[in-house]
Amino acid sequence: MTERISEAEHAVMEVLWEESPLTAQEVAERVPVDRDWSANTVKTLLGRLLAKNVIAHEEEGRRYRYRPLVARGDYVVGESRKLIDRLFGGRLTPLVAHLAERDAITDQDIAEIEALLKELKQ
Amino acid sequence: MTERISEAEHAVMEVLWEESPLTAQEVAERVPVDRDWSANTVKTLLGRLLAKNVIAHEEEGRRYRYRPLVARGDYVVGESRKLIDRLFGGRLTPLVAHLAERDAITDQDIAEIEALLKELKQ
DNA sequence: ACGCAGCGATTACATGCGTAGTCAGTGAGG
DNA sequence: CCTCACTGACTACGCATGTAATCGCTGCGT
Repeated sequence: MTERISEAEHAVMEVLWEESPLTAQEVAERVPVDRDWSANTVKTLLGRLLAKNVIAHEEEGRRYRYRPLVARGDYVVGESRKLIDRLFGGRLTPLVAHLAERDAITDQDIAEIEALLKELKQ
Repeated sequence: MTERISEAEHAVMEVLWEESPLTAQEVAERVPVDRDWSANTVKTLLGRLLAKNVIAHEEEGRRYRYRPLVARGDYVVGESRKLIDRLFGGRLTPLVAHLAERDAITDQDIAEIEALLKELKQ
């Protein structure tokens, strides 16, 4: 149902998840500077997100205010699942194991996740 | 350095990671059936992977045998990091937390990861 | 009343991707 | 020898994406 969100579009979504509703201009102002996008680029991306039905716009005077239609949590879980399915046969453990094997996991991560899992078990 | 591997290309890589070196025809035979690709499609993908320098081919008679140049482990860790950076600020815990929150984690996952972390701590 | 700044819509264009057809060379079989 | 099947190379083509310019409308300032 929910169409694919591209990389560039995702950057716009992050802005709207952070704060909404926003006008196109406000979105453009909040996009990370290293993107270095023209205002037109942001408007195009908003238009595409509208067409994909993942944001909505409500009229406000002679402009629109944009607002996400999908929750960030749903999106990130969906993307995470897709990656885990594609690369690790749908299982979370191998992901953690691979990261650990390459020292891509900190002691802090370990402590946090242990605490989290402990909580989950109750 | 290592160029981006597309979704379709990744399916080919999985075949080669599973077994290599293989001829183009052998790769085509081993690609998941639900892909339903023509042999030509597989050859195109092999060509693109060659151009991207992620596989190599060695001559064998009048055909080639293809072989991965990047390790699967490197690839999956790279992709995982990209996702974690993009969606969770580079931290692993929020990924696990989000999945847990949506019941996308099984009791088995929990047990396995706990065991894994325990081992890591030593 | 009029021009201009700002807005969304439309159009543009290069590149990548998914999928595949066609071409040219060559070795095996008759 | 000659043909044909098979192989890699090249070409094709429509759609998505990243990035942006241009157009047409309209309300505000003078």
